[in-house]
Amino acid sequence: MNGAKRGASRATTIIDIAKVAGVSKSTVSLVLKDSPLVKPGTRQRVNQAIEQLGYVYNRSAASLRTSKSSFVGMVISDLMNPFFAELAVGIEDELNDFGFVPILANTNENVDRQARVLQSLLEHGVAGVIMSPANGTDAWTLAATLPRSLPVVLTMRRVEGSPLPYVGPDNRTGACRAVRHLIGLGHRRIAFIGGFGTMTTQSERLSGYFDALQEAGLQRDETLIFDAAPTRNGGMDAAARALAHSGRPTAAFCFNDIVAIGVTRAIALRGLRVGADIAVIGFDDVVGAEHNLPPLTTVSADTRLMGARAARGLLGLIEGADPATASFTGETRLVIRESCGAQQETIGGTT
Amino acid sequence: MNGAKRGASRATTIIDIAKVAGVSKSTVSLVLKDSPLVKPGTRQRVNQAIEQLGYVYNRSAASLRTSKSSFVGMVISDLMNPFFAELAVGIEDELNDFGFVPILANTNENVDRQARVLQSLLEHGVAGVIMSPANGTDAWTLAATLPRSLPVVLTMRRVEGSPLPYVGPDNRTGACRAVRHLIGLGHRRIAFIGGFGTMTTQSERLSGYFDALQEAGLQRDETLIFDAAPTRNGGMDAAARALAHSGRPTAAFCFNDIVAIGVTRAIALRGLRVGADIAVIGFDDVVGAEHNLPPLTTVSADTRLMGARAARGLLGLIEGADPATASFTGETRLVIRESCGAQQETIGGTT
DNA sequence: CTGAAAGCGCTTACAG
DNA sequence: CTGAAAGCGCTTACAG
Repeated sequence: MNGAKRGASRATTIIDIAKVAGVSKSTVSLVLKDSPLVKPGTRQRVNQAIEQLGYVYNRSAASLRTSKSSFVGMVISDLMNPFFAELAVGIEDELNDFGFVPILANTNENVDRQARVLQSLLEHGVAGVIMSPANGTDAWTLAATLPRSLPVVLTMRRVEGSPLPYVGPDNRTGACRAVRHLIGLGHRRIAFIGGFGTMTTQSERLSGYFDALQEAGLQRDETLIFDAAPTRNGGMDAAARALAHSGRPTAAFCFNDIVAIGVTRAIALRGLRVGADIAVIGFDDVVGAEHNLPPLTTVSADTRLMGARAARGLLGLIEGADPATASFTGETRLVIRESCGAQQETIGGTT
Repeated sequence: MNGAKRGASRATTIIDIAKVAGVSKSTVSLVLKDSPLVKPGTRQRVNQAIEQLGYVYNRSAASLRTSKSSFVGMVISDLMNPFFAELAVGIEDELNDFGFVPILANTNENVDRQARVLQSLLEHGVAGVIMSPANGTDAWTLAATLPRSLPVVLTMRRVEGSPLPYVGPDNRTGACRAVRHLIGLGHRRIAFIGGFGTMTTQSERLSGYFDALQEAGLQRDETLIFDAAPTRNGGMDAAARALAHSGRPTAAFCFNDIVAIGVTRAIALRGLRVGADIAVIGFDDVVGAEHNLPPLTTVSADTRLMGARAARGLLGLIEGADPATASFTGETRLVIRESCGAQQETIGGTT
């Protein structure tokens, strides 16, 4: 058995403070919730007693009585990824503002672990769940795990076939914007690098890529699509394949900024120049935004804002709002980080 | 009032399942905790009922009754920093293994916010708290906020004057190792760059820096110590000052790897070569380890492991262990990341 | 092996 | 404005 006692001995309760203040515990409860029903003098005596005894409110007991919880499950697929860390910060911050606290679960992209933590979250009585689903999450399994009545919002990744509300970047429009930018630079053979077909995020970004090609009257060429792990090494590997392609692309649109960094490196290792020889653009701008490391052009949405919106959406659901109102797609902008220095330029763009 | 109902209508309880299984609720409770006191046949009927009704255990109610909590407060000073994100992952993972769940609070280096979240954590009945204290945390205030009886472990940063158990890297020995490495390379004028005197982490690393100088019979020169924010820009600024120094240093020991990246960049911007003209070494290896971005030499401990140790230490305290047993200092190793490629070499070293 | 009973710390009508 | 009473969902001796 795990678990620990609250405090060393018996906790001080509203009964204790009722005794000291010379009132009933109902009255104490009323002052705790700032009820206008209690006389100022009484209120003051009660507050004094609270101060004096160092009383701390037992929210769990209240929660049991009212069946209202202030816990929210925050299920993150990979907290080591700065992208999701930023998301988590956005969620936590917003939740805090509304008096809720997040229980963190990092699934590390493991669907079994995800199933376990969801169960645990239920037992802990969360009022709702915000989750970036682990890769490979199955809509049916998810539906079977979560009570129909539990408010849930998916974030950053959809689950194919699930009707759950979704908060995330506008992948399709963003990808289209990125590829349109490359086309505007004169590129005609543009590779799509990174991600796997099983990821809804990839298919959305791929759709945007195709949109831009079509809009420019360019032929789509499936051989220019290179699946790869959404990591730096994935980017390096895929770039090697792309560069060996008989009709070598002159530009690469990368699944995300981390892939783009790998691609950039692979290009440099072959003695080619990024930009001059091969243009590279990524999606998301987390690594760059935080450390401002590589000069890189990306298209990205405000991750933290999306975290906040996910939280707000969930809180709405908890209050009984229509699930449709919880969804939100983040607008993307083109960010051109020209050099190694701090200077950077943002080219806005409403979706 | 915030909070939401558990489920849509009344939750199913052990009473419901007792009825269906034809036993008393005590018996249900016993099977829930796998008591050997219950007959296999009965156990099976109960489990069937549980399955059938989709019962979910209400851990909060149990917690109220037993005054044992499975919540742990995880107070992180800056979750956007990948260093702390990795720490959080280590903590969460270990906690999970022992059936505890972390309530996450990101203080964002704000001591007021920290005080608020600690209070909130108490009200939510956490069994203990693991925290990386926000910069500027005062021992006295902290002691006043936290009940004497609450198990707490500090991690990654000490709070000056606080006797709370501490889990973190061996800053002094690590810094000494780093500077010794530079001295071994022939350097005699070695700058210390980054951090502020108010950070216990800086003073510990500074001590190690002095240790190495002294051990080599080198004079300490306070003008070679450059305080700066522990950020990339802080590193750039401080490096500019260091490079303008009349007796320009030939090497820099940086407060952390992020500062080191800034220093590296500042050196490059001036047309000097890192390594050949000025050697750079950092502490911690988070940015590099994750993205493998810049070639950089660092001295670092295993952050995730330290998270796990912090968690284990806290769980020990919760079980009543001696506070002294909760402390742990992580051994550091020298990591030489030679080039842009994936190759890297680790030169071990027991502390 | 199983059941009846008390109680964890709170809230909430309901009387006064 | 304030008090007595019931109850949220569980656990835990205590009898049988």
